[in-house]
Amino acid sequence: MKMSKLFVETLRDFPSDAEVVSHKMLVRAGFIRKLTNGVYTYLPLMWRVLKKVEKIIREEMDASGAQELLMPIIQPEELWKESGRWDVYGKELMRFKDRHDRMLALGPTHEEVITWVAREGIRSYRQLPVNLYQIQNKYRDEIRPRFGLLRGREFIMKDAYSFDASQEGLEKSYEIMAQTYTRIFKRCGLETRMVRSDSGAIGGSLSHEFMVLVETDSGENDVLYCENCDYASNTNHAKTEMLPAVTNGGYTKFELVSTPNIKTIEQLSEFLKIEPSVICKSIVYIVDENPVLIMIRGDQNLEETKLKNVLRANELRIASALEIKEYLGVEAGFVGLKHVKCKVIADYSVKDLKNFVIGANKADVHYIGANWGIDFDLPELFDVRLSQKGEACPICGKPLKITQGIEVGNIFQLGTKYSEKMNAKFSDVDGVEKPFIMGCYGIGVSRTAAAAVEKFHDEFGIKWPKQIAPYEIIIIPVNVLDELQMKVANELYEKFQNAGIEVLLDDRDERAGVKFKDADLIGIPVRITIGKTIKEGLVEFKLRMSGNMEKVEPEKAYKLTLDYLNSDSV
RNA sequence: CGGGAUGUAGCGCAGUUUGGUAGCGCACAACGUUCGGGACGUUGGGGCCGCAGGUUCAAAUCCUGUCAUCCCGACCA
Repeated sequence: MKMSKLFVETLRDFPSDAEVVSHKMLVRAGFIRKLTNGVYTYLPLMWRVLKKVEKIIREEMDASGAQELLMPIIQPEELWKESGRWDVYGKELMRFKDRHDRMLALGPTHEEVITWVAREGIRSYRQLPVNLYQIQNKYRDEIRPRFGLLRGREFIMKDAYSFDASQEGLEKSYEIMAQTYTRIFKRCGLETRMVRSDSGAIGGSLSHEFMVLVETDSGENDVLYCENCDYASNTNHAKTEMLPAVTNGGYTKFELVSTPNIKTIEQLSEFLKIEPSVICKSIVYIVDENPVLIMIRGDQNLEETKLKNVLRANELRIASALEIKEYLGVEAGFVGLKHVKCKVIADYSVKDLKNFVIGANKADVHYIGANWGIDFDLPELFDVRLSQKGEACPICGKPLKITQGIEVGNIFQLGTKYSEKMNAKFSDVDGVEKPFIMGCYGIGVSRTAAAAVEKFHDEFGIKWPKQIAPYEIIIIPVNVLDELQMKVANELYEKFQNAGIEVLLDDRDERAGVKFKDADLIGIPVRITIGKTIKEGLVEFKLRMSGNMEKVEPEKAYKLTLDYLNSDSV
């Protein structure tokens, strides 16, 4: 492709409405253009990248034995009623009416449709296992789309669904997908961590996320990971031991103390001259319209996703001071267990507290010297605590680190959640009809490409991994009016084209600086510059990723390029 | 949905306080000079100043409403 013909416009400035690196870079380098909030046009360069990611996915999915199909984006209400998600999925599901007032939705995911496909098409265990996948646009009406391609309302996703006759079969399918995913991301030039996570709205028992760990502030997930071993977990699912802390308040007597206007743990700890870890913290949440009191140790924080799961809640939010007053009849800041009227649960962190401090359910006073079983009954215990960095790795015991992660893929063991509700069954070997044991497996295609930009860039632009770069090499004749330069450039260009290499020739009559800036910004992995030194028979061979450069003969540059593109390095 | 901010040319911005013919840089077109890290000069094209009302002789500017975008939170995976 000749640069003079390429449909692209690079910008001198970053767009002002972009926040994260990948968004800024992709807009500035002319890869994407926003049509409306969370909805983007993939311009030719971007589309090439996406097609490459898709190609890798297809090759690996096909190799794993999965089969590609394409389901409709438009889905009828009835199917979602069958699964029960029409009411549960919420506003994120984009719904609309057709001219006959029939309700339809744009698919945010395809469990319902694929279950229908299986129900229609699979009769016998002899047809199992089967894994079906598709690559298409998905629609989710996010409350707050942001971060460019990392969180759009319309995005490209590969979703696969496995059907097995048994749990053992599902586990095997799941394992195959886990391995396939690791290979897919590796081929895209991305190292991923397989992270245990919460199953969220999709449901099911076991799930893992594939995370690209990034230093930039662009992941939406906090990931605890171990540098010593493979352990990694989304903080919403981490199970770690707390660091040692003082849990005995040392009080000898259970009594009320005056704590005027002391409302936070920090203030209370300072006022009483005690560690926050001997305070039993009370947090009130409104859970599906009802108040719930959660007790947790003062130095610990609540993890809402865990809370949502243990309460089997659809919706929860922290209660306002007004609501606390209304439901519990006490000022926020002094809530405790005394005569409390709503549902109460506690985090495991409070279990070992002795002679501790707790709110008295009365303004301006707290209890000190409280003990479980004597002064208060220990509420039912759950794990609703947010794990913190520095806590020990559950596998090897080393302190965990925390970083941001971009979730590029996830895999779920769904079990019979959908097949049972939607009556999707097969005849098993014993002649009995049984619901399919299902798994589902997603990859954010557009997000994967954006994650690569988050991971690989510098101040000058994108550094595409060569496997997914829009073009593999760019040839820059410094001066297009120089006959010798152009002759060598054209010869190399044709040679690469004949070898099936995706090559750009910057034949624009621009100054060298402009061409270099554009090449860096767009992020083409290999650059061959043909300038003055061509008189001595030398061109410049430069790698975008490493910045390595050498002056060599054109023939050598050609060979170096092929070697690099065929090598394992990114 | 709560809090904050911003809407002026494709992109980045000034002008709004104090109402008086809409500007700058980049990009685009033409010509000339220049030519290895975003050149320079001259000329030119491009705007319903987000939208709708209102005040006024006169509104980008003041008032009301509305829509959109961005940030923080809530939410979501």
